[in-house]
Amino acid sequence: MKIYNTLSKKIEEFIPKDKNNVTIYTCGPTVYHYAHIGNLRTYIMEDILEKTLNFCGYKVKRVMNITDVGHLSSDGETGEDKMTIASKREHKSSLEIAKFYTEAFFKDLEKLNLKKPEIIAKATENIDIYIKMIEKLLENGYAYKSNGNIYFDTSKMDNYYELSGRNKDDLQIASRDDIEEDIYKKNPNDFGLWFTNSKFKNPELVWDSVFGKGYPGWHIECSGISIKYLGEYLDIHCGAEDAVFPHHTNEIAQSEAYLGHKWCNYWLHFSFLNLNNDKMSKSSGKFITINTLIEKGYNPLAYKYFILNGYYHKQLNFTYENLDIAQRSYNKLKNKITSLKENEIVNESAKEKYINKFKDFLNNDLNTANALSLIYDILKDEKINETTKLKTILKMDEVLGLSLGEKKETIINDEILNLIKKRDEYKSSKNYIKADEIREILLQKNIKLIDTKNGTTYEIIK
RNA sequence: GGGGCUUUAGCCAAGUGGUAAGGCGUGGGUCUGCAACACCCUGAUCACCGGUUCAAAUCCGGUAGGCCCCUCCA
Repeated sequence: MKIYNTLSKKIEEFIPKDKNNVTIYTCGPTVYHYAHIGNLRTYIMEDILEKTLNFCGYKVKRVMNITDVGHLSSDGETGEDKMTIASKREHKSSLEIAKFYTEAFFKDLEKLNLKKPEIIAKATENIDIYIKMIEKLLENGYAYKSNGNIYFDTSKMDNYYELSGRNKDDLQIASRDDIEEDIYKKNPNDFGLWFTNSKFKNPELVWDSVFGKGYPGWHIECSGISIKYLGEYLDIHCGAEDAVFPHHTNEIAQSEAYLGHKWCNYWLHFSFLNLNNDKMSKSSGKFITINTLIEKGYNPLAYKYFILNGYYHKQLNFTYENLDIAQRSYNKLKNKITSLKENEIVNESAKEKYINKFKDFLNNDLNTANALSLIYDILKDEKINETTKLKTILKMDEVLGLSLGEKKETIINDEILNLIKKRDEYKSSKNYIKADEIREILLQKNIKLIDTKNGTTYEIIK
């Protein structure tokens, strides 16, 4: 399998440390609000990565963290962390907020046919490992105390800028207006590992530690959880493009300083989904959730189809017009697939040939767009029967997770069947006005009638 | 100021040296009481400029545009 590795800035052959087992760490959500569809693009692609590896015979152990504490707020005025702001907004405790949005996040995963990672680790439930790591970093001189807090000393790491391709002198300090420079740090890019004296007054969640009562910095969370659950070596670390610097850069620094050796070989980053050519973000309030899409009548899987039709390393622009197109394509595709016959003899060799081609596409840096177009090739192939097509496509859908074989519900009662019958009678007596009235009535009930040569059939809309 | 990604038809997109996959839409047609569905036909010389080569969307150099990051962010 080939993937683009941010560390080398090249597409590389992926070779896991252990031949058959792959470990993956994926940065999870901060649960102070609903995940938006941009966040979900990343999770969709991570799921594709995991399932592709499974499909190719690897055993995958994947961890995702849930950040339920400790993210700084962008709003300098309030001086509170995001969880606290959400608590006030919704009159709930931080833990209640976290629980609610964590559940909502899992529901989103389900709606998109995404597998929950094998291990889900909450930031607040792994404080022990952060403390253990910080203690060691203090011991070996990579961390220092200042103004009541503990910072990581980035000047101690020779390869600190390796992942991001930056260099020390070119970085702007406090490049955004709303950020204040922290004068207690030795180097501008040093980052907090543990805060006992934060700029936030009275943080709601604090823990006892040898460094004093406080809470962990953001970056230590991912390193700690990864090392705790996946060990000293990690094969692939995933995240969105904005995490390259500083988050992942800092993770490498603290993890390798703690372990004393190289930690992770492959860094995979997913590009943003923009909203009308602008960034989607929770803090700015400009974002769309899966529930928004459902309320507007879209199928979450049509959104997933839209994502898979693109390349993960290229930014995508979300507009409702684009989603309309995706939904139309998706529905058409599904209709074709669900009408295939299921009882013929499967041509196993033809099936295998297509499956291998499918694997080749995905193994080529997760080329889901080509994988999707292969489905159209299969549907058009005149040399194989319908059942072979169906079984081949359904096999591929194990990775794609688009529910391509799922038939629409056909729950329908006698009253409706009688109406359809009545309309047929009107039609044969050429009373088209009455016939169209019935069609309209049924349409109101989300039942669409389709006249074919063999009589009238129907379809449930949505 | 610095680092990174990116630029192919109306839209999404494949393509990694040999003369541009696929999907949706558009237009035309078949079918149809009408409509929908389905099916058939229909489109680009690849941001721009220069170079390497027998041959470049694909390699090199430059210019321009879009986006992300430089301690909230997927």
